[in-house]
Amino acid sequence: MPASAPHQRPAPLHPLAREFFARGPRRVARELLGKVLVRRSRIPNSPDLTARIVEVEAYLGEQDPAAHAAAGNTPRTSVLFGPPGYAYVYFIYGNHYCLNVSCEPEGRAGGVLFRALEPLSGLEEMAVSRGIELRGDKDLPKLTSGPGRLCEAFSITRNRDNGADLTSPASSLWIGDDGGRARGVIVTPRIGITKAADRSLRYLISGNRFVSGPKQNPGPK
DNA sequence: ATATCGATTATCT
DNA sequence: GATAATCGATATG
Repeated sequence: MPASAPHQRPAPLHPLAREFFARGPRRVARELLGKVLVRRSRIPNSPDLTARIVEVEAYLGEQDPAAHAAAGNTPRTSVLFGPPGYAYVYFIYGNHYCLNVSCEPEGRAGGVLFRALEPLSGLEEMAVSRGIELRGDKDLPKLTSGPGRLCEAFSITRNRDNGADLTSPASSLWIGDDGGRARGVIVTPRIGITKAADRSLRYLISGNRFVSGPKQNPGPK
């Protein structure tokens, strides 16, 4: 992926239609790659936090044993069963939040988990939220590579963001399209699950340095 | 009221 | 590569 050219203004972002999300999670996951997650800064007059989506996973709904929706429509999972395009945020391992967007028409569960982003703007605020210091390019993936990390960088919590409308720029959290097309998309098994671990439902941009997990081509030994 | 289980990360060796 | 940390949601009694 080419780095953004200096002195070039970013293309304008326009929101995604709710219909975009009213489809199967696999289709939504694949097409979400290259889109931009936007967070309005909590600091007045500060620029938005933005980052390009480079890795996601599809969770299929009640018939998918690895999906939270497999437990049925409970208070925790109700957003997944509601209308498409809304944030499902949950807390995991006592430490971390994870962000999903609801898919499928209302009544059917299904979602896409955000696993990694390539930061575009507001990097300093992200670093503060993550509690790290940026000393060079090598530190950038620590910002948003991983589902828990990206939530911390964007200050995403269940209280603040569960149920937020991700199709509306009026939300403090939403998804924009700048016309960028994701190239080199590959599919692998999902990460960190024990059930249905063989299904290939993880979508990522091949070779992107912000993708989470071990590098795919570490080079010859 | 209590026990179990993670859609993870940081920090070791 | 292995593992400790950590706690909310859920199931069960």
